[in-house]
Amino acid sequence: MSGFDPLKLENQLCFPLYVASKEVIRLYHAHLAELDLTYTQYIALMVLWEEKSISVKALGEKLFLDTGTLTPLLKSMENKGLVTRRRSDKDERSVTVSLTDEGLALREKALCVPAKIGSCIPIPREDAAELYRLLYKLISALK
Amino acid sequence: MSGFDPLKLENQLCFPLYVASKEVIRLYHAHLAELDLTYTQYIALMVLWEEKSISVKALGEKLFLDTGTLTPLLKSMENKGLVTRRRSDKDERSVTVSLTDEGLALREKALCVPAKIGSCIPIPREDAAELYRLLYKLISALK
DNA sequence: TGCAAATGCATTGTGTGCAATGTAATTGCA
DNA sequence: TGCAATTACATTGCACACAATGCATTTGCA
Repeated sequence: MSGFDPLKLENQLCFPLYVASKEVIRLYHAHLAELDLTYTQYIALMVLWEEKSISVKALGEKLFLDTGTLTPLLKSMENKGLVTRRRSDKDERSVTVSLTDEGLALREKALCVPAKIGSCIPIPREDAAELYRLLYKLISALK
Repeated sequence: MSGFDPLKLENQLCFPLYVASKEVIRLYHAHLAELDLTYTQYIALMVLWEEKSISVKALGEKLFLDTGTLTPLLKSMENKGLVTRRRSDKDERSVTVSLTDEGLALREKALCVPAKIGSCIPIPREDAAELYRLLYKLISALK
């Protein structure tokens, strides 16, 4: 009858969340390295493949990343020729990030990545769907 | 009828996992800062509060962290007086990490942390339980 | 209209997180 | 038993991630 121990690792929701996130992202490294991309660059590109052009602020809101992370990330992507960064004419405070042709072309090479990762995560489709639903529910509850 | 786009951010399981993990851990920072702890130090302590003494290797396996992360982490915890590090007599390659009295005492101050975090994560108990179950299922599938 | 507050980004500092590599100790097998 | 392979840590290098701070621009309101 010792009761519930709030400080047991196994009783924390944060821990499996932390481990699952790290381990899943680690799966990406090998595949993304072939494209000379890091995981963070990859998710930034996923946004740009949809939007073509977006402000740093809007990108940060979509990715849940702040400028301390994004500014150096986008500069290195600019150095690799994947994006351009330009101060907005309308608002000099704002920086617009745009995809280059090279950045757009990388999309074709990246198309096979999700399937490769999926084959490394052998859980039933229903579980993945339910996990997805609950994670987004959690994220909205945090905002 | 454009079909399923595998490179949409919304179609990736990794992304909500990544965001949920980051955002939940960020909730811990403010509360842990009061105890002069980082999140990684906190989960290392959770193991030590249960085990009192453990090898670096075993700790790494429990936390899913490698020595590149653990060695500097444990050294800084040693500098703060929370743990001791000692080469094992039986196997000179192995380092044993042990909780000090000060490290043990910190447990009392940490007892209220999980409740504080819980109140910041307003999702139903059943959702949390299901999320927990699916995350561990995912983690075992990755090993 | 002028100025305080807000906004958008950049910078700095601290702390991970891990691959790759190095080193000393231990193990296992020919 | 001797030595190659393995093991357990430590170190290095690179890339985040974010709080705190700074700075220039813009906004809003008295």
